[in-house]
Amino acid sequence: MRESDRELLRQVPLLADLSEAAFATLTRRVLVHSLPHATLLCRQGERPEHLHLVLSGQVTLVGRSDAGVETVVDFFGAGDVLIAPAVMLDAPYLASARVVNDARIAFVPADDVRQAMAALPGFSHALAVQLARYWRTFIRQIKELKLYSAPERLAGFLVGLSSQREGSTKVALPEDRKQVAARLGMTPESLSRAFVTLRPLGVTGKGKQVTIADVARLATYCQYDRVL
Amino acid sequence: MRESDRELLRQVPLLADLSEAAFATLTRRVLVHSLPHATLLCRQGERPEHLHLVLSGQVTLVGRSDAGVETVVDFFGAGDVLIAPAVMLDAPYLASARVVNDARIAFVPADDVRQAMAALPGFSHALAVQLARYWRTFIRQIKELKLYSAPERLAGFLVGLSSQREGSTKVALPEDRKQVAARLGMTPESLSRAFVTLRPLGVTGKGKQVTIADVARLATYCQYDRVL
DNA sequence: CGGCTTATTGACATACGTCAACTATTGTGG
DNA sequence: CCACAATAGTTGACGTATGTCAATAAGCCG
Repeated sequence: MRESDRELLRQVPLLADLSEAAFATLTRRVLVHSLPHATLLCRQGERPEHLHLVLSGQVTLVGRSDAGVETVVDFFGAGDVLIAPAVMLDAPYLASARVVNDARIAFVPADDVRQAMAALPGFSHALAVQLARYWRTFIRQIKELKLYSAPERLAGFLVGLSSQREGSTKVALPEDRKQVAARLGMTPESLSRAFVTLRPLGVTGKGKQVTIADVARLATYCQYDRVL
Repeated sequence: MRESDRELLRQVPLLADLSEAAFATLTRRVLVHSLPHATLLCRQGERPEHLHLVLSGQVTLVGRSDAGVETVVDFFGAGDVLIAPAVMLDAPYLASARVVNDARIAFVPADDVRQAMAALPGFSHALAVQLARYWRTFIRQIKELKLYSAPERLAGFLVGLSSQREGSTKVALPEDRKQVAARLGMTPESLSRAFVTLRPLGVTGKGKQVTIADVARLATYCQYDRVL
């Protein structure tokens, strides 16, 4: 493993608070790969062999129905743990993970993860905290899908993308519009129309770059307070 | 605390594997209450003061939009940990919890939970495992909402309610049809129509009792394999 | 047996999906 | 660097699943 990768690994929230010894134990057999666009990291239905940690780049979590229709469950980026539960429980993946922007991914053998859970208290703790965070993002998404219209979901997504809560910003969509549409539970066409709906609210966009004239206004429109 | 409650507590998966000492530390200040129908255990937006463990009865997790529209995120029953992430992260609840069938609920002070996370390795471990399970149920629900029609979601829900995978069964809805409709992301009217749609597939119901003539057929209809 | 809530049914509205045409954008080989 | 194909995004016309509103029917309880 490269020294630069070791540093990146150390910054992954899941591992950041581990003792040097615990870190060493857990990462003993880690492999780090640079993977190109569209690489499949894991496949829905299969059993996990590694825990994947995203060091850089973007990964999409894709769920598919048996009819073959696909949707994006969520996007993951640097510092994210990919599908910990499947590894922890040694259960089949409920979704596939696909690299979108060339990414560096650390592969931790599943056995090492499960052993670390039993043996390294700090690791279980960190894992629990991470999962708690993901829990909350999923609750938000479930509420969004059930309670908000397509344009409102888009607005909420855009506000979430921005670090600011007022003024004007530019944000970059994490993926092409087809994927974003899937993440928001709609078709690309509906996403286009949702953008048109938000234009009067000061949302303009070209490709992945979106400009928000007034974040606060957008947040009001979609009742963004609900988050956090 | 009653002796019977101690036994129930011991069977909650979150606590089942703890050492006697760890269990004693964590439950030192536990209070157990019997709570009637409609009691609010926690309110969306508020900060958690207790971790709630369901010893018996049923609890509904209710999310609301700022417009005041409510939806059911999920149902919880005996053995479930209510909203651990909010307590763990000391973050505001993203949903409210409401008792539906008179329930016995254990209240663990939030401070004790956070202390136990830091001090009791076994507890963090158990917490991580529990959260991993919930993670999966939410992934399933997100996929269902995005990929399946209303009748398909109902079918999947019914199959999940049954412990069998073939033959005929009777299942009991966890709550009245309005709540079930919300859980499935639809209106009560649509739920009624979804039941009508499933009638040719051998689903008949009266109130909370639903009879499934052929679970396997229903599972095929909604591609139930996806689960676990 | 009324009066209450809860579930169903019907008529209608609408948000969103689908399909197809058209327009940008991106990438590639000459 | 341009031409061109290939891909991605937008727009329009239309269909449909689901929501909405109102009326009816079915449980439930005093």
